[in-house]
Parts: sequence; structure tokens; C-alpha cells
Amino acid sequence: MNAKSTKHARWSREDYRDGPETIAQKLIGALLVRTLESGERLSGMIVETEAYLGVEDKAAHTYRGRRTARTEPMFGAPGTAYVYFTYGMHHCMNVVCGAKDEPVAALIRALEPVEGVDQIGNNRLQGRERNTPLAETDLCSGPAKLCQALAIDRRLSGIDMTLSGSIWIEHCPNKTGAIELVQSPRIGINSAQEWALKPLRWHLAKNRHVSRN
DNA sequence: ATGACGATTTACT
DNA sequence: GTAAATCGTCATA
Repeated sequence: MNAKSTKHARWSREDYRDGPETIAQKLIGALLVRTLESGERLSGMIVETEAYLGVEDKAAHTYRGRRTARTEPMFGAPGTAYVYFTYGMHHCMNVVCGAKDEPVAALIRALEPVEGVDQIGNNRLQGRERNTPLAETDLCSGPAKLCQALAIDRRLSGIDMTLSGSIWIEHCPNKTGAIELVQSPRIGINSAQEWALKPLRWHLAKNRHVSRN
């Protein structure tokens, strides 16, 4: 699959309703689009995702229904963005995809850069000592990398992506039934016991932009 | 008020 | 391979 073409139909509310395991897989091959205040459009084809199953999932922020200022967007309508800050320096982005008050989501873990690649490269050099350009496969190959690359932070948490002018998902017409997905356990899940091993991560096979194989 | 930790990344040995 | 960076969040008191 290539990811050259752009500006396709935006995902509507209905597109987000299928629950985290289905949505995590459906997102692969779709386009994550971010529009900056300057009007510049940045985007990438989603190549890796994970599902977070909510109340029962020991690895989820909403395990046992935990509902706080941070996790509140997880209880919103399907198509709400949930962006959180972690390790004192990184952001990660999720797509809320359950019924109202069912706090489940899909984490976007890697993109293949499509639009605004130069700007994406610049964003990724922020706060770094060496300013030597990064390899293209290093720009969005991780959940925090892609947030830095597309200038996504928690100010975007809670945004309705079916309406937003700053961030949304588009269908990718290049996506055919032939795409090959690889399934594996989620990354970085520790102390979640039996939930650490469940195969809730998916990535595009033979794609160099995934966080790991 | 306090302490432990984190859905990660980077640099270094 | 290992460890540091760095601070918001949450549970406990």
C-alpha cells in the first residue's frame, strides 16, 4: 500500500463505534490529519495501533472505571481524542471508540509520514542537542514520537474529531482488503499481569515505520 | 502534603 | 544492552 494521496473523506461518528479491537485494526491504513494554526496540513498513514479495553483492562487508564480530570475524555462520544502526558516529557494519543460512558480506546503507535514531512522533521528536532536530520523511519515510529511530530499535546485531549478543525482521521482509499496485519502483545505493559500478554497490538506487515517488529 | 510511578525516548557503555 | 531524563497524575495519609 502506498500513502501518497491525500484529502479523503473524514471519519464520521459511525466510523468510530465498533469498539477498540475492531477500531484498532480499522485505523491501520487510515490517515491521521493535523492542521496547524498556520494552516499547514500534516499527516501520516497509521501503521501501528493498540486496543485498550477499559474497565476490565488492567493496563488501561480507565481500569475499574477510574474517572478523573485526565481520563474524562475516555468517557466521551466515539471519535473523541484522548491525549495524555507521561514520563514527564511525552504525549500519546488515543481514539475513543466505545458507547457513551464506556471508556475504551485505540492508541495510535506509529505513522508513515505523508504530508508536511519537512515540518514533521523539524518538530522532531525540538529540544535535541544535535540538529542532524532524522531518518524518515525515525520520525513517527512510536506513540510519543508521532505526537511530537504532529504537534499533538494534551490541549487536544477531549476534542471531537468528527467536528474538529485541528485533528481528525480520514479514510484512505488506497486501503484494500489485501493489507496484511501482524498481531502481538502490547508494548510497555508491565505489572498488568495477564493483560500484559493479550495480543491487542496490530501493525502493518513489512512496513518500516512501525515502532518495532 | 507526599511519594511512587508511568501505554517512552534517547544517549551512552 | 542499561540508565537517565522529568513532571503530571493518582493513591494514600
